Amino acid sequence: MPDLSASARPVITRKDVARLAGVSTAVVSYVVNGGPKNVAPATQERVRQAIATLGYRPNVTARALKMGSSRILGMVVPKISSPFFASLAKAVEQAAEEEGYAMLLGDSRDSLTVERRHLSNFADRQVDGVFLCSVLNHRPEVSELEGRGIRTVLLNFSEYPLEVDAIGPEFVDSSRRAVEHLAGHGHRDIALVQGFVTGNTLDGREFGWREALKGMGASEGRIFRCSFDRAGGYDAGRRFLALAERPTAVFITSDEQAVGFLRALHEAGLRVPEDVAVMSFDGSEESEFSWPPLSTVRQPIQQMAEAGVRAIIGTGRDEPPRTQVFDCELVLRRSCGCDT
Amino acid sequence: MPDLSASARPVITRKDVARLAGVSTAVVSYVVNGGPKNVAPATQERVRQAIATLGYRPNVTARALKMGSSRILGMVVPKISSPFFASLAKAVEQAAEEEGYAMLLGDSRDSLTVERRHLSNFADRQVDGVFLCSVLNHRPEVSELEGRGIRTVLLNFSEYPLEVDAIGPEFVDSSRRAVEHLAGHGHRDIALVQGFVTGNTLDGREFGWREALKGMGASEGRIFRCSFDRAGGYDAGRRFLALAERPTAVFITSDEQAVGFLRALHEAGLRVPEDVAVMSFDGSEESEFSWPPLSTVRQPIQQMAEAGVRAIIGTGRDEPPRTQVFDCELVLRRSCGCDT
DNA sequence: CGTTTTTGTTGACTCGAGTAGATCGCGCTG
DNA sequence: CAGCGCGATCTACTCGAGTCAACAAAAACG
Repeated sequence: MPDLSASARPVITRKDVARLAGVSTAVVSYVVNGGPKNVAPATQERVRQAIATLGYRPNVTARALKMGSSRILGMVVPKISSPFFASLAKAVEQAAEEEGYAMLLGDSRDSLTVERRHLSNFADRQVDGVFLCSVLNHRPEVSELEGRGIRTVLLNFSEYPLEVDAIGPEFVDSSRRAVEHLAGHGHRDIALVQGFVTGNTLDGREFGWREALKGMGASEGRIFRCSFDRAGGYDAGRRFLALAERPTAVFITSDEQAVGFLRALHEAGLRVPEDVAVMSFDGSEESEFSWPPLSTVRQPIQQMAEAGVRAIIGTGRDEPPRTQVFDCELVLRRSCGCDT
Repeated sequence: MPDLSASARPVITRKDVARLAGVSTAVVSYVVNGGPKNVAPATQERVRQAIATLGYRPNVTARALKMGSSRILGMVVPKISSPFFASLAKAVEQAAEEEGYAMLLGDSRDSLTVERRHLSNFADRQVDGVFLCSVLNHRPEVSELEGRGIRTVLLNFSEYPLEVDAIGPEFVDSSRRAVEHLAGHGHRDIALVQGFVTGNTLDGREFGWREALKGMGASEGRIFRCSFDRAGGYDAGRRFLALAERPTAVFITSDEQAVGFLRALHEAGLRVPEDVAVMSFDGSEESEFSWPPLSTVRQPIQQMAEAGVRAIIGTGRDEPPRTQVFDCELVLRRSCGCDT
């Protein structure tokens, strides 16, 4: 009648290993970590044996307490179900794992309150660094984190705040090139579908679009503001369709919005790119398989993620923060008029 | 010449609070945790004051070491950039956060090796539970985790392994209903686009499709096997198009694959649902904004996530594992022939 | 052969918090 | 007024691992 065999879980500690190998606990540590003191080869072997037979695994929590480092990175995104942030999270996770770090993910659901909760939560959990993708260009949270000794990297920022580490795509010039490409297909009236940007900052994509229009001597273009998701793009599409005189091309600030926009066009029976040419931003997998395939500005997600991880774990506490900007690539598919 | 003001970070501990409030460290703990012993109201107030003025935050790592619980949940998905898993991760994260847990995310990139690495990594980090979305129905890993005292929940399994906690949609009957719905639109020849399932198990969706065909006295249907992503669906579509005599309707095992399949149909100039009717599985946001909008079987993601969190944190160690199956809902849009 | 240096090992303290067990002081009862 | 009970508080040990000062034994040097 006794025992529940399965639940008997011995929990092997350093002490057990030391006892079995006939050495002190210090030596076990030295062997496991390869330092800071030498251990005679023969002893090392005995300890290794003991570790193997007992199946000892060092307690990461204890190490974290002693060392003051959890080897965990936190990442906060506004919406993980957005394909762009999902890809970014994946890339960050992979880069972090390669360095032996795990990644805590927090979805802030576009809410500043939730974002703050996650950040403070992460700080309490002593993460070694935080990746923050925020709609906001808020300094207060970040400096609070840094004050608590947590290196923070802003990803995908739309402004250039120089007092904190920041990594993002080169918005302005890439967007200008994208719009100029549309112009190259003969379009003169090119609208912008722009996601809401919090704060009174000017989004780089909008700026690039303006620059391109100015460069081609075109008149002021129309702007459709909407939320940064498929529903927003759809909504913008409906407003676009309601126009008496419609622009012949559209530059859209994300693939997700573009997909929604396309749906609206399809519903109305318009053809892309014949009736309306479309170019979007991000370069997610989604853009490749929509109909028609979207021409888009592809962000170098992997490079940005790797640079982010490097900025967090490979940077001394006293190095000044850096802003790193990455060039994007124009991916030309059907929706702009290429490849038909 | 001294100091670098910003990097002076005092690190307040329980001891500092105790000193300032003029009490012992034990009392501080009692106040912070509301127990296990009483503290006189006046003293409580003093301690609270001290906590506030010093800005004390309990060290979660230390607590985790002492309590043997990190209040962290792990989640392993094959691919976070799949909209379905992204939504699932979001729902789990939210449910976990409401209970005061954080979520470590691991992307296994469809690789069993990476999956194992994540699981063992999570185990070392003493997570309190793991959500595992695996293409495989592998027991060994799971029982190893359980052996280390980590409650594990299989999400989105396609078989019924009763020796471990499992949560998933009701695949068979939902799929049968979906296919029957297509039949209701007059289709007799209904193909299946099926993602690769590892192991020699029969996918519930395939089983439901077979059942429906049998029920309507139809002949054997065609099956297109492909990977579980947009590219796979596209590839299946190409093979579908190459057929001399094409089925008039298709049931596809995920929205992602359906999007790729649609692209292939569009490329060939086929109309949906007039030439080919399509019904898919999952119910992600993506399905709503594709063209045409996809009729799909919506999984109750939020309920499943909540049930999963409950299974992990609200379950005693010795309770037997349960398999929980959740009903899905048919979402009828344009692609099947409804709503035109 | 005696002394210095090197090498290997250990005991003991530390990180920050939870909590059992001992202690203190106060009020009530007989 | 002694004795008891009880609530409030403190002391001290614990979780598991990192690492330094101290020490012993062996190697190198004169």
